[in-house]
Amino acid sequence: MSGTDTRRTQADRRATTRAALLAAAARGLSTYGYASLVLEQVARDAGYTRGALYHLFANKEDLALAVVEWVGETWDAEVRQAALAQKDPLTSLLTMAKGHALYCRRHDGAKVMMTLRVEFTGQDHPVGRAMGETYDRLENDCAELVTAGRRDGSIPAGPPPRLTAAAFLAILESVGIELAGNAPHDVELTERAARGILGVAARD
Amino acid sequence: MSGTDTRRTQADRRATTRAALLAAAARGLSTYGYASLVLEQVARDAGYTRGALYHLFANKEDLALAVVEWVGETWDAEVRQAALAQKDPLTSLLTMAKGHALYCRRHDGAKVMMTLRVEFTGQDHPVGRAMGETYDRLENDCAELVTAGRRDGSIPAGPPPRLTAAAFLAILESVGIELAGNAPHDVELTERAARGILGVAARD
DNA sequence: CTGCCTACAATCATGCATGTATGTATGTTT
DNA sequence: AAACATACATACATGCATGATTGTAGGCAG
Repeated sequence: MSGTDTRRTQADRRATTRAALLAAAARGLSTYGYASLVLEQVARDAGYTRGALYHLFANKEDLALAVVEWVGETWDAEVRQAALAQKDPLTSLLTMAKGHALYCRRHDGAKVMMTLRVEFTGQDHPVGRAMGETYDRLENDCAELVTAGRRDGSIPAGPPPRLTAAAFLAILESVGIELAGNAPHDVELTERAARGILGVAARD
Repeated sequence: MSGTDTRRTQADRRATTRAALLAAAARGLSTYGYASLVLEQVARDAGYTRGALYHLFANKEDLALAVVEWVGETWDAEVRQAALAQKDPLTSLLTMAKGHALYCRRHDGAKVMMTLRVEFTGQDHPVGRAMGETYDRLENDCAELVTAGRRDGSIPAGPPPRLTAAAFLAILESVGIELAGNAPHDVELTERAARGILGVAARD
Protein backbone atom coordinates (compact mmCIF):
# COMPACT_ATOMS: atom_id res chain seq x y z
CA MET A 1 0.00 0.00 0.00
CA SER A 2 2.23 2.74 1.33
CA GLY A 3 5.53 3.61 -0.37
CA THR A 4 7.80 0.95 1.06
CA ASP A 5 6.07 -2.20 2.04
CA THR A 6 6.93 -2.73 5.70
CA ARG A 7 5.03 -6.04 5.89
CA ARG A 8 7.51 -8.89 6.08
CA THR A 9 6.51 -12.42 5.44
CA GLN A 10 8.04 -15.05 7.70
CA ALA A 11 10.09 -16.50 4.87
CA ASP A 12 11.48 -13.02 4.26
CA ARG A 13 12.50 -12.54 7.84
CA ARG A 14 14.12 -15.93 7.86
CA ALA A 15 16.03 -15.25 4.66
CA THR A 16 17.41 -11.89 5.78
CA THR A 17 18.41 -13.22 9.17
CA ARG A 18 20.09 -16.17 7.56
CA ALA A 19 21.99 -13.91 5.19
CA ALA A 20 23.15 -11.66 8.01
CA LEU A 21 24.34 -14.62 10.04
CA LEU A 22 26.13 -16.12 7.06
CA ALA A 23 27.91 -12.85 6.33
CA ALA A 24 28.98 -12.47 9.93
CA ALA A 25 30.15 -16.07 10.00
CA ALA A 26 32.17 -15.53 6.83
CA ARG A 27 33.85 -12.49 8.35
CA GLY A 28 34.53 -14.43 11.51
CA LEU A 29 35.90 -17.46 9.71
CA SER A 30 38.21 -15.38 7.55
CA THR A 31 39.51 -13.61 10.64
CA TYR A 32 39.65 -16.24 13.34
CA GLY A 33 39.32 -19.56 11.56
CA TYR A 34 36.89 -22.29 12.51
CA ALA A 35 38.18 -23.37 15.89
CA SER A 36 38.46 -19.88 17.31
CA LEU A 37 35.17 -18.76 15.86
CA VAL A 38 32.79 -17.99 18.72
CA LEU A 39 29.13 -18.26 17.86
CA GLU A 40 28.09 -15.69 20.43
CA GLN A 41 30.31 -13.23 18.59
CA VAL A 42 28.92 -14.20 15.22
CA ALA A 43 25.34 -13.77 16.36
CA ARG A 44 26.02 -10.42 18.01
CA ASP A 45 27.94 -9.24 14.96
CA ALA A 46 24.92 -10.02 12.84
CA GLY A 47 22.61 -8.26 15.28
CA TYR A 48 21.01 -11.39 16.74
CA THR A 49 21.62 -13.89 19.49
CA ARG A 50 22.86 -17.44 19.54
CA GLY A 51 19.26 -18.52 19.89
CA ALA A 52 18.50 -17.29 16.39
CA LEU A 53 21.62 -18.94 15.07
CA TYR A 54 20.74 -22.32 16.51
CA HIS A 55 17.26 -21.90 15.16
CA LEU A 56 18.52 -21.50 11.57
CA PHE A 57 21.54 -23.80 11.70
CA ALA A 58 21.85 -27.18 13.33
CA ASN A 59 25.25 -26.49 14.90
CA LYS A 60 28.58 -24.77 14.38
CA GLU A 61 29.58 -27.26 11.73
CA ASP A 62 26.39 -26.77 9.79
CA LEU A 63 26.91 -23.01 9.81
CA ALA A 64 30.45 -23.36 8.50
CA LEU A 65 29.27 -25.72 5.78
CA ALA A 66 26.69 -23.17 4.71
CA VAL A 67 29.41 -20.54 4.49
CA VAL A 68 31.58 -22.85 2.40
CA GLU A 69 28.66 -23.46 0.07
CA TRP A 70 28.05 -19.73 -0.20
CA VAL A 71 31.69 -19.05 -1.03
CA GLY A 72 31.64 -21.76 -3.67
CA GLU A 73 28.55 -20.32 -5.29
CA THR A 74 29.72 -16.71 -5.40
CA TRP A 75 33.17 -17.66 -6.67
CA ASP A 76 31.63 -19.84 -9.32
CA ALA A 77 29.31 -17.09 -10.45
CA GLU A 78 31.79 -14.22 -10.32
CA VAL A 79 35.06 -15.83 -11.37
CA ARG A 80 34.76 -19.34 -12.74
CA GLN A 81 31.96 -18.71 -15.21
CA ALA A 82 33.65 -15.73 -16.82
CA ALA A 83 36.93 -17.62 -17.02
CA LEU A 84 35.51 -20.74 -18.63
CA ALA A 85 33.59 -18.60 -21.13
CA GLN A 86 36.85 -17.47 -22.74
CA LYS A 87 37.79 -18.88 -26.10
CA ASP A 88 41.23 -20.32 -25.44
CA PRO A 89 42.58 -22.07 -22.32
CA LEU A 90 45.35 -19.59 -21.59
CA THR A 91 42.96 -16.67 -21.63
CA SER A 92 40.67 -18.64 -19.35
CA LEU A 93 43.44 -19.12 -16.80
CA LEU A 94 44.56 -15.52 -16.92
CA THR A 95 40.98 -14.32 -16.69
CA MET A 96 40.56 -16.52 -13.66
CA ALA A 97 43.66 -15.04 -12.04
CA LYS A 98 42.57 -11.47 -12.61
CA GLY A 99 38.98 -12.22 -11.72
CA HIS A 100 40.11 -13.75 -8.46
CA ALA A 101 42.14 -10.67 -7.58
CA LEU A 102 39.03 -8.58 -8.09
CA TYR A 103 36.96 -11.09 -6.14
CA CYS A 104 39.33 -10.72 -3.22
CA ARG A 105 38.67 -7.00 -3.16
CA ARG A 106 34.96 -7.42 -2.77
CA HIS A 107 34.39 -10.51 -0.68
CA ASP A 108 36.18 -12.12 2.17
CA GLY A 109 35.16 -15.40 0.56
CA ALA A 110 38.65 -16.04 -0.70
CA LYS A 111 40.07 -15.52 2.75
CA VAL A 112 37.54 -17.94 4.16
CA MET A 113 38.60 -20.49 1.60
CA MET A 114 42.27 -20.10 2.37
CA THR A 115 41.84 -20.00 6.11
CA LEU A 116 39.75 -23.14 6.20
CA ARG A 117 42.04 -24.96 3.83
CA VAL A 118 45.06 -24.18 5.93
CA GLU A 119 43.22 -25.12 9.10
CA PHE A 120 41.81 -28.40 7.89
CA THR A 121 44.46 -29.85 5.59
CA GLY A 122 45.51 -33.18 6.98
CA GLN A 123 42.47 -33.44 9.20
CA ASP A 124 39.31 -35.45 8.79
CA HIS A 125 36.56 -32.95 9.38
CA PRO A 126 33.33 -32.45 7.41
CA VAL A 127 34.09 -28.76 6.89
CA GLY A 128 37.54 -29.62 5.62
CA ARG A 129 36.10 -32.22 3.28
CA ALA A 130 33.63 -29.73 1.87
CA MET A 131 36.44 -27.25 1.28
CA GLY A 132 38.51 -29.98 -0.27
CA GLU A 133 35.79 -30.90 -2.73
CA THR A 134 35.27 -27.31 -3.82
CA TYR A 135 38.99 -26.95 -4.22
CA ASP A 136 39.41 -30.22 -6.08
CA ARG A 137 36.85 -29.17 -8.65
CA LEU A 138 38.85 -26.01 -9.20
CA GLU A 139 42.07 -27.91 -9.49
CA ASN A 140 40.52 -30.20 -12.07
CA ASP A 141 39.35 -27.25 -14.11
CA CYS A 142 42.78 -25.68 -14.02
CA ALA A 143 44.63 -28.87 -14.80
CA GLU A 144 42.44 -29.44 -17.84
CA LEU A 145 42.98 -25.88 -18.99
CA VAL A 146 46.72 -26.31 -18.65
CA THR A 147 46.60 -29.53 -20.64
CA ALA A 148 44.48 -27.91 -23.33
CA GLY A 149 46.74 -24.88 -23.45
CA ARG A 150 49.79 -27.03 -23.90
CA ARG A 151 48.10 -29.00 -26.63
CA ASP A 152 47.27 -25.90 -28.64
CA GLY A 153 50.71 -24.45 -27.98
CA SER A 154 49.71 -21.35 -26.04
CA ILE A 155 51.27 -22.74 -22.83
CA PRO A 156 54.79 -24.18 -22.97
CA ALA A 157 55.70 -27.56 -21.55
CA GLY A 158 56.46 -27.81 -17.86
CA PRO A 159 55.73 -29.79 -14.72
CA PRO A 160 52.73 -32.13 -14.71
CA PRO A 161 49.42 -30.27 -15.22
CA ARG A 162 48.21 -31.39 -11.83
CA LEU A 163 51.14 -29.75 -10.06
CA THR A 164 51.06 -26.71 -12.26
CA ALA A 165 47.39 -26.33 -11.45
CA ALA A 166 48.08 -26.71 -7.73
CA ALA A 167 50.76 -24.04 -7.87
CA PHE A 168 48.51 -21.82 -9.95
CA LEU A 169 45.77 -22.01 -7.35
CA ALA A 170 48.22 -21.48 -4.53
CA ILE A 171 49.13 -18.25 -6.26
CA LEU A 172 45.54 -17.16 -6.51
CA GLU A 173 44.97 -17.88 -2.86
CA SER A 174 47.91 -16.19 -1.29
CA VAL A 175 48.94 -13.50 -3.70
CA GLY A 176 45.38 -12.45 -4.33
CA ILE A 177 44.71 -12.23 -0.62
CA GLU A 178 48.00 -10.73 0.40
CA LEU A 179 47.47 -7.89 -2.01
CA ALA A 180 43.73 -7.52 -1.74
CA GLY A 181 42.87 -3.86 -1.84
CA ASN A 182 46.18 -2.68 -3.25
CA ALA A 183 44.53 -1.83 -6.54
CA PRO A 184 45.66 -1.92 -9.27
CA HIS A 185 48.79 -3.78 -8.27
CA ASP A 186 46.84 -6.74 -6.95
CA VAL A 187 45.64 -7.64 -10.42
CA GLU A 188 48.98 -6.96 -12.04
CA LEU A 189 51.00 -9.01 -9.57
CA THR A 190 48.52 -11.85 -9.56
CA GLU A 191 48.69 -12.01 -13.33
CA ARG A 192 52.48 -11.83 -13.27
CA ALA A 193 52.62 -14.71 -10.84
CA ALA A 194 50.15 -16.73 -12.87
CA ARG A 195 52.15 -16.17 -16.05
CA GLY A 196 55.28 -17.17 -14.21
CA ILE A 197 53.78 -20.46 -13.12
CA LEU A 198 52.52 -21.16 -16.58
CA GLY A 199 55.81 -20.13 -18.18
CA VAL A 200 54.11 -17.54 -20.38
CA ALA A 201 55.95 -14.31 -21.10
CA ALA A 202 54.45 -11.11 -19.74
CA ARG A 203 52.79 -8.72 -22.14
CA ASP A 204 54.76 -5.56 -22.64
CA MET B 1 83.78 -46.02 31.84
CA SER B 2 81.88 -48.49 29.65
CA GLY B 3 81.63 -48.12 25.86
CA THR B 4 78.80 -45.64 25.43
CA ASP B 5 78.35 -43.30 28.27
CA THR B 6 74.79 -43.77 29.43
CA ARG B 7 75.10 -41.12 32.11
CA ARG B 8 73.02 -38.14 31.19
CA THR B 9 73.53 -34.84 32.78
CA GLN B 10 70.43 -32.92 33.80
CA ALA B 11 71.10 -30.23 31.22
CA ASP B 12 71.26 -32.97 28.60
CA ARG B 13 67.95 -34.45 29.59
CA ARG B 14 66.42 -31.03 29.64
CA ALA B 15 67.75 -30.18 26.20
CA THR B 16 66.59 -33.39 24.56
CA THR B 17 63.10 -33.25 26.03
CA ARG B 18 62.85 -29.62 25.11
CA ALA B 19 63.84 -30.44 21.54
CA ALA B 20 61.34 -33.29 21.37
CA LEU B 21 58.56 -31.11 22.70
CA LEU B 22 59.45 -28.31 20.29
CA ALA B 23 59.44 -30.68 17.35
CA ALA B 24 56.10 -32.13 18.37
CA ALA B 25 54.69 -28.65 18.87
CA ALA B 26 55.91 -27.61 15.43
CA ARG B 27 54.21 -30.61 13.85
CA GLY B 28 51.07 -29.86 15.80
CA LEU B 29 51.06 -26.18 14.92
CA SER B 30 51.58 -26.86 11.23
CA THR B 31 48.75 -29.35 11.27
CA TYR B 32 46.17 -27.92 13.63
CA GLY B 33 47.16 -24.29 14.15
CA TYR B 34 47.51 -22.60 17.49
CA ALA B 35 43.94 -22.60 18.74
CA SER B 36 43.30 -26.25 18.01
CA LEU B 37 46.65 -27.38 19.30
CA VAL B 38 46.08 -29.57 22.33
CA LEU B 39 49.01 -29.71 24.73
CA GLU B 40 48.15 -33.19 25.94
CA GLN B 41 48.55 -34.33 22.34
CA VAL B 42 51.83 -32.49 21.92
CA ALA B 43 53.30 -34.01 25.05
CA ARG B 44 52.17 -37.52 24.17
CA ASP B 45 53.46 -37.10 20.62
CA ALA B 46 56.85 -36.21 22.05
CA GLY B 47 56.74 -39.15 24.44
CA TYR B 48 56.14 -37.14 27.60
CA THR B 49 53.26 -35.74 29.58
CA ARG B 50 51.85 -32.28 30.02
CA GLY B 51 53.70 -32.09 33.29
CA ALA B 52 57.02 -32.09 31.48
CA LEU B 53 55.75 -29.51 29.08
CA TYR B 54 54.66 -27.13 31.80
CA HIS B 55 57.97 -27.69 33.49
CA LEU B 56 59.92 -26.49 30.46
CA PHE B 57 57.51 -23.87 29.13
CA ALA B 58 55.51 -21.33 31.06
CA ASN B 59 52.31 -21.91 29.11
CA LYS B 60 50.88 -22.62 25.68
CA GLU B 61 51.83 -19.19 24.40
CA ASP B 62 55.40 -19.54 25.58
CA LEU B 63 55.68 -22.87 23.80
CA ALA B 64 54.40 -21.40 20.56
CA LEU B 65 56.79 -18.47 20.84
CA ALA B 66 59.66 -20.89 21.25
CA VAL B 67 58.56 -22.70 18.10
CA VAL B 68 58.38 -19.43 16.19
CA GLU B 69 61.87 -18.57 17.35
CA TRP B 70 63.12 -21.98 16.29
CA VAL B 71 61.58 -21.61 12.85
CA GLY B 72 63.15 -18.20 12.44
CA GLU B 73 66.55 -19.51 13.37
CA THR B 74 66.53 -22.54 11.10
CA TRP B 75 65.17 -20.57 8.17
CA ASP B 76 67.75 -17.90 8.68
CA ALA B 77 70.56 -20.43 8.82
CA GLU B 78 69.41 -22.64 5.97
CA VAL B 79 67.86 -20.19 3.52
CA ARG B 80 68.47 -16.55 4.29
CA GLN B 81 72.21 -16.73 4.83
CA ALA B 82 72.87 -18.56 1.57
CA ALA B 83 70.62 -16.16 -0.32
CA LEU B 84 72.20 -12.99 1.00
CA ALA B 85 75.64 -14.39 0.31
CA GLN B 86 74.99 -14.26 -3.43
CA LYS B 87 76.69 -11.59 -5.48
CA ASP B 88 73.75 -9.88 -7.19
CA PRO B 89 70.25 -9.17 -5.86
CA LEU B 90 68.39 -11.20 -8.47
CA THR B 91 70.44 -14.29 -7.74
CA SER B 92 69.82 -13.72 -4.06
CA LEU B 93 66.06 -13.70 -4.58
CA LEU B 94 66.08 -16.75 -6.80
CA THR B 95 68.37 -18.57 -4.41
CA MET B 96 65.97 -17.74 -1.64
CA ALA B 97 63.05 -19.13 -3.63
CA LYS B 98 64.81 -22.39 -4.42
CA GLY B 99 66.27 -22.65 -0.95
CA HIS B 100 62.84 -22.25 0.54
CA ALA B 101 61.43 -25.02 -1.62
CA LEU B 102 64.16 -27.30 -0.31
CA TYR B 103 63.56 -26.07 3.23
CA CYS B 104 59.92 -27.07 2.90
CA ARG B 105 60.95 -30.61 2.08
CA ARG B 106 62.91 -31.02 5.25
CA HIS B 107 61.12 -29.07 7.94
CA ASP B 108 57.55 -28.28 8.65
CA GLY B 109 58.81 -24.88 9.74
CA ALA B 110 57.42 -23.22 6.66
CA LYS B 111 54.02 -24.69 7.31
CA VAL B 112 54.13 -23.43 10.86
CA MET B 113 54.96 -19.98 9.60
CA MET B 114 52.13 -19.92 7.13
CA THR B 115 49.60 -21.46 9.44
CA LEU B 116 50.31 -19.03 12.23
CA ARG B 117 50.34 -16.07 9.89
CA VAL B 118 46.97 -16.98 8.48
CA GLU B 119 45.60 -17.61 11.94
CA PHE B 120 46.83 -14.44 13.57
CA THR B 121 46.64 -11.79 10.85
CA GLY B 122 44.36 -9.04 12.06
CA GLN B 123 44.55 -10.19 15.67
CA ASP B 124 46.53 -8.80 18.54
CA HIS B 125 48.24 -11.83 20.01
CA PRO B 126 51.85 -12.18 21.19
CA VAL B 127 52.41 -15.19 18.95
CA GLY B 128 51.03 -13.29 16.00
CA ARG B 129 53.27 -10.35 16.75
CA ALA B 130 56.33 -12.59 16.93
CA MET B 131 55.43 -14.12 13.59
CA GLY B 132 54.82 -10.68 12.18
CA GLU B 133 58.24 -9.46 13.22
CA THR B 134 59.99 -12.44 11.69
CA TYR B 135 58.01 -11.93 8.54
CA ASP B 136 58.58 -8.19 8.40
CA ARG B 137 62.32 -8.69 8.53
CA LEU B 138 62.00 -11.02 5.58
CA GLU B 139 59.86 -8.59 3.68
CA ASN B 140 62.39 -5.84 4.27
CA ASP B 141 65.18 -8.02 2.95
CA CYS B 142 63.23 -8.87 -0.16
CA ALA B 143 62.08 -5.32 -0.81
CA GLU B 144 65.65 -4.11 -0.61
CA LEU B 145 66.81 -6.84 -2.94
CA VAL B 146 64.12 -5.88 -5.43
CA THR B 147 65.12 -2.24 -5.25
CA ALA B 148 68.77 -3.12 -5.69
CA GLY B 149 67.98 -5.44 -8.58
CA ARG B 150 66.01 -2.74 -10.34
CA ARG B 151 68.80 -0.27 -9.83
CA ASP B 152 71.38 -2.52 -11.44
CA GLY B 153 68.96 -3.46 -14.20
CA SER B 154 68.68 -7.18 -13.51
CA ILE B 155 65.05 -6.80 -12.45
CA PRO B 156 62.67 -4.79 -14.65
CA ALA B 157 60.40 -2.08 -13.32
CA GLY B 158 57.08 -3.05 -11.78
CA PRO B 159 54.83 -2.50 -8.80
CA PRO B 160 56.32 -0.92 -5.68
CA PRO B 161 59.12 -3.02 -4.15
CA ARG B 162 57.12 -3.46 -0.97
CA LEU B 163 54.22 -5.08 -2.81
CA THR B 164 56.48 -7.06 -5.06
CA ALA B 165 58.24 -8.38 -1.98
CA ALA B 166 54.93 -9.27 -0.34
CA ALA B 167 53.82 -11.16 -3.43
CA PHE B 168 57.20 -12.84 -3.66
CA LEU B 169 56.93 -14.11 -0.11
CA ALA B 170 53.35 -15.18 -0.62
CA ILE B 171 54.70 -17.34 -3.41
CA LEU B 172 57.32 -18.89 -1.21
CA GLU B 173 54.78 -19.65 1.45
CA SER B 174 52.04 -21.21 -0.56
CA VAL B 175 53.75 -22.68 -3.57
CA GLY B 176 56.58 -24.05 -1.52
CA ILE B 177 54.18 -25.65 0.88
CA GLU B 178 51.64 -26.85 -1.61
CA LEU B 179 54.34 -28.64 -3.53
CA ALA B 180 56.56 -29.69 -0.68
CA GLY B 181 57.88 -33.14 -1.42
CA ASN B 182 57.02 -33.16 -5.11
CA ALA B 183 60.68 -33.00 -6.00
CA PRO B 184 62.00 -31.79 -8.33
CA HIS B 185 58.93 -29.92 -9.49
CA ASP B 186 58.64 -27.99 -6.24
CA VAL B 187 61.87 -26.14 -6.91
CA GLU B 188 61.09 -25.59 -10.56
CA LEU B 189 57.59 -24.24 -9.98
CA THR B 190 58.66 -22.07 -7.09
CA GLU B 191 61.38 -20.54 -9.23
CA ARG B 192 58.96 -20.06 -12.12
CA ALA B 193 56.53 -18.26 -9.87
CA ALA B 194 59.27 -16.12 -8.38
CA ARG B 195 60.50 -15.13 -11.81
CA GLY B 196 56.96 -14.31 -12.81
CA ILE B 197 56.50 -11.97 -9.88
CA LEU B 198 59.81 -10.28 -10.56
CA GLY B 199 59.12 -10.05 -14.28
CA VAL B 200 62.30 -11.93 -15.14
CA ALA B 201 62.28 -14.29 -18.11
CA ALA B 202 62.74 -17.98 -17.42
CA ARG B 203 66.01 -19.60 -18.33
CA ASP B 204 65.68 -21.94 -21.25
C1' DC C 1 -10.94 -12.67 16.88
C1' DT C 2 -9.07 -17.10 18.43
C1' DG C 3 -5.54 -20.43 18.24
C1' DC C 4 -1.48 -22.30 16.40
C1' DC C 5 3.04 -21.95 14.42
C1' DT C 6 7.44 -19.84 13.72
C1' DA C 7 11.25 -16.53 14.72
C1' DC C 8 14.02 -15.41 18.26
C1' DA C 9 15.72 -14.55 23.31
C1' DA C 10 17.29 -16.11 27.76
C1' DT C 11 18.90 -19.60 30.86
C1' DC C 12 21.01 -23.96 32.02
C1' DA C 13 24.00 -28.18 31.72
C1' DT C 14 27.82 -30.65 29.78
C1' DG C 15 32.43 -31.33 28.01
C1' DC C 16 36.95 -30.21 27.31
C1' DA C 17 41.35 -27.82 27.49
C1' DT C 18 44.28 -24.97 30.19
C1' DG C 19 46.81 -24.17 34.08
C1' DT C 20 48.08 -25.41 39.08
C1' DA C 21 49.35 -28.16 42.89
C1' DT C 22 51.22 -32.15 44.55
C1' DG C 23 53.86 -36.46 44.31
C1' DT C 24 57.91 -39.42 42.73
C1' DA C 25 62.18 -40.64 40.65
C1' DT C 26 66.54 -39.43 38.98
C1' DG C 27 70.55 -36.61 38.98
C1' DT C 28 73.95 -33.52 41.76
C1' DT C 29 76.60 -31.78 45.52
C1' DT C 30 79.17 -32.06 49.74
C1' DA D 1 75.79 -41.49 51.56
C1' DA D 2 72.86 -37.92 52.96
C1' DA D 3 70.78 -33.71 51.70
C1' DC D 4 69.23 -31.27 48.02
C1' DA D 5 67.62 -29.90 43.44
C1' DT D 6 65.70 -30.85 39.14
C1' DA D 7 63.02 -33.57 35.57
C1' DC D 8 58.81 -35.42 35.01
C1' DA D 9 54.01 -37.70 36.25
C1' DT D 10 49.51 -37.63 38.37
C1' DA D 11 45.42 -35.41 40.13
C1' DC D 12 42.60 -31.41 40.70
C1' DA D 13 40.29 -26.80 39.82
C1' DT D 14 38.86 -23.20 36.78
C1' DG D 15 37.02 -21.11 32.66
C1' DC D 16 34.71 -21.05 28.51
C1' DA D 17 32.18 -22.47 24.39
C1' DT D 18 28.84 -25.52 22.65
C1' DG D 19 24.44 -27.22 22.39
C1' DA D 20 19.81 -28.12 24.75
C1' DT D 21 15.85 -26.42 27.09
C1' DT D 22 12.57 -23.26 28.16
C1' DG D 23 10.20 -18.86 27.51
C1' DT D 24 8.05 -14.89 24.69
C1' DA D 25 6.50 -12.02 20.87
C1' DG D 26 4.81 -11.62 16.40
C1' DG D 27 2.82 -13.63 11.85
C1' DC D 28 -0.84 -16.46 9.78
C1' DA D 29 -4.87 -19.65 9.13
C1' DG D 30 -9.50 -20.85 10.70
